[in-house]
Amino acid sequence: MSGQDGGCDMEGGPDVSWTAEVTTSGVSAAAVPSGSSGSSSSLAGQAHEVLAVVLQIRAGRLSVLLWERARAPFAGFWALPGGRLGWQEDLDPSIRRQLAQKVDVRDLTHLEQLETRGEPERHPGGRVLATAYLGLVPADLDPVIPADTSWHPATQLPQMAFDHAGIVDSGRRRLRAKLSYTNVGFALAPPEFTMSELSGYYRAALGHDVAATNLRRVLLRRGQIEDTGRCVPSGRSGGRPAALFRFRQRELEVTDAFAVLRPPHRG
Amino acid sequence: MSGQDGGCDMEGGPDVSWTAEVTTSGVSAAAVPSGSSGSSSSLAGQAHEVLAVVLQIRAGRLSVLLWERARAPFAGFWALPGGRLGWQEDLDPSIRRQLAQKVDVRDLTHLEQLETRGEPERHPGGRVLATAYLGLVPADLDPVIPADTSWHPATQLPQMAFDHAGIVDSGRRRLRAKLSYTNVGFALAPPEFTMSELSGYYRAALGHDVAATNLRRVLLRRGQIEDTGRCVPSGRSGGRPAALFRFRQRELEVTDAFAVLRPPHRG
DNA sequence: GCAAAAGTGTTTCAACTACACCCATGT
DNA sequence: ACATGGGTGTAGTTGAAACACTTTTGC
Repeated sequence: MSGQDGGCDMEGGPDVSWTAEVTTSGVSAAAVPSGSSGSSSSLAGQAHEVLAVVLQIRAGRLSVLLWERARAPFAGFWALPGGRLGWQEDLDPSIRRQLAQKVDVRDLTHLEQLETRGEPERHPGGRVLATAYLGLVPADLDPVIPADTSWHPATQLPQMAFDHAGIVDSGRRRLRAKLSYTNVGFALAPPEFTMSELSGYYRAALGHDVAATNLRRVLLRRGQIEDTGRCVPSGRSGGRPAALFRFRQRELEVTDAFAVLRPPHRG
Repeated sequence: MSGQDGGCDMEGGPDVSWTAEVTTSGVSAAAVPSGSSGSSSSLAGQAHEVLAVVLQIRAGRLSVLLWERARAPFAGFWALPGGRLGWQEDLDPSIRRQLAQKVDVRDLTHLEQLETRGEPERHPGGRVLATAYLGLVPADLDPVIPADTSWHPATQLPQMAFDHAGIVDSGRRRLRAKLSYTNVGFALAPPEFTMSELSGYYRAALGHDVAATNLRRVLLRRGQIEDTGRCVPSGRSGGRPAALFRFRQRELEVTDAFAVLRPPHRG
């Protein structure tokens, strides 16, 4: 979205007006949970889970971490890592805790909230709200993951449980948008990298070619990356040794509110 | 966001690893609510409310709809409209229903999800999760609102209840970003408008000057607006009559994934 | 005619893409 | 030497901001 950015959850919406019926059930008390218990339905809360779309560039492809469900519903289908929100737990800590089961949390270089889904029918077993997060793992790591868990190319997902396919898509779009106007690249790349490596990560995440030459200049101009002064020895087939770069910041920054990185004209 | 876009919920995050302790409580069953009830805490769900940041340009200022709380907690403070999520209710319909108490839902030209907050302490009365929405009302309407409710300039909020001030800020930032790379303008403007009126709405929402001359060309080039062919009679002080424009689409579209509308260099 | 407001033409500028060319290394 | 891959210089393109100038109205 963003640019970019961000998601685009537009809703056409019904034309019906509930104005008449609703005003009966205590207007001002609506936002007070422990106060007047006006409506009968608000006694019990709703089950709430947190999920994560964990993305990493693996072998030049944007990949998602999924686990295979052993039991019904959706036995044999693949699902996003996550689980129930604890009773007095905040959302961010919760998804970090849940992810600890699948991947070492220290491997996550970035984590941000994506969206919350509340369709009553999204979970066959009963009403469960889900807040989804986007998590990123740098390309040089290979986290230890459980046996029921594996990485899948984000562009060709296996049979997905619940509404998780749509959530993965939200994550991909969010990442793509933010690569254009923020420095999220730092979360995909290792601490140091050559420009051709970096352009590979961008290509995988954006889905189109990214010229290393221009990427270098764009990111340098924006102050996102800097030259370490060191080089990487050239390969067995020769070639000039590549300079090593690093991101200047390892936290999310908006570097170009009105952004760039458009697909090439020809090619 | 492109654009802007979008929100930027970055988290630095703790270095602690919970890996050891968590694996005890049944790994694969985490996302199955009605299946094996492994953990003791997941029996009761959490209270969940929906809130809306309803924005409108009123008298040249970006304004937000708030209601004044009558009772504790935060008696006399101002809060966002909203209320408890119904037992079998989806999030979007719920916020529409809740808003029906404050403003006719038919007046809303745009509604999108903003973010979900889950800090355990965000509500003094007990644990309440909140999913916030951004709603827009076109500048020509003056919806009928209840006595305890009124519009406030979004830049100078009154004493706000709970974490609602932060949520209003998220809404403002989201709107600003999306004005740059989508056609959300349609949701702020009346069905037909002159370019100087429209630039006034953009100025109010963006917080900086927007030249009607250039806005016209940008939005025409992008195909967002079109000339109706009709004019508005000039005022008593004369002047050339202004042409009437309309947005071509009245649903959200991304018109420029890598967007524009930067603040003026000088001025 | 003159002031006021809207609209047009033109210049300038920033930021990027494309591409030709130069540089450093291995064999 | 020369193939290979990285880096630099530079031209071309796009989209928008700035601003002078023209058009159309009321008085």
